Amino acid sequence: MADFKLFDGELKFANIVWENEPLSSGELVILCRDLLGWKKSTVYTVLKKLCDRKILRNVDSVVSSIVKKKDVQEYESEVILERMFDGSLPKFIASFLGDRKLSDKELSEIKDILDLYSKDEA
Amino acid sequence: MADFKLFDGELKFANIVWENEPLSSGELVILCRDLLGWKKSTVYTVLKKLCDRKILRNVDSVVSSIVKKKDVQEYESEVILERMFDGSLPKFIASFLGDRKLSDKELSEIKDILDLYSKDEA
DNA sequence: AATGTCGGTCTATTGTGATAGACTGATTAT
DNA sequence: ATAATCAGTCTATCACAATAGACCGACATT
Repeated sequence: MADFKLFDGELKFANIVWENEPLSSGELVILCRDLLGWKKSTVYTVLKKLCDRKILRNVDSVVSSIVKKKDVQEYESEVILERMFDGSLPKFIASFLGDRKLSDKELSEIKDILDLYSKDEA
Repeated sequence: MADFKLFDGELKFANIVWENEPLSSGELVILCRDLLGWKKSTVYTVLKKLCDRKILRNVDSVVSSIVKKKDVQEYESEVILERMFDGSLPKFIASFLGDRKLSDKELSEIKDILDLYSKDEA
């Protein structure tokens, strides 16, 4: 399994790619300047690193993703659950609900997800 | 709001405290040696930092926690949701279910949590 | 009094994430 | 031909997390 670990800066950067891909490296430089305040060389440095790690790709000055946001989300959700909640989703949810309010909409969304999930399993 | 951010090493360390508090600093040195392979000075360096940040305390050589594991869990769960899921618990759950299997037990646990939560809200 | 142990501090080393300045080669416009 | 622009690299700086060695004072033991 590849290493999907993204540091804070890398993640902000990757988010810009995911939301705009495919895009030219030049456009990416502009976006990072505007949204993150990064210099061009910073963009290319980070881009190169993520390309080396096969997370993004830059072919003929066109940048796109190899690893998708969804993949990283799944990875991150797994890591945090392992790290802080013994891998238990119920523990996580209980903890999250401990200090936050859910809207009715969110609540019913979760129930729908779980219902769907139960059916798939059946 | 205090900063509950713990780095990897700090978190491993804090976990040992949480699971054994209150304990003498000497015992903590032993535990960290055995469980983490840390030297004494490392233990005291990290301990001092966490005490400075009001996360732990060391009074008359007795170490205990000010910030509880639960607090850090809530903080971490909030951070990851902000960072990766636009603060949306449903998105997180959907993502987690995407690559993992839940036991029936976990599934019903979650439903119980949500039911309880709904009632509290009413 | 000398020795050892324990609690604790101070300083140092190493690694690396975050960021960017200087530079180069290729292409385009005048 | 030359100037400007763009893609991209190389190297460097800074901050700081991770780790620990050297050291010291207080107290107990012989």
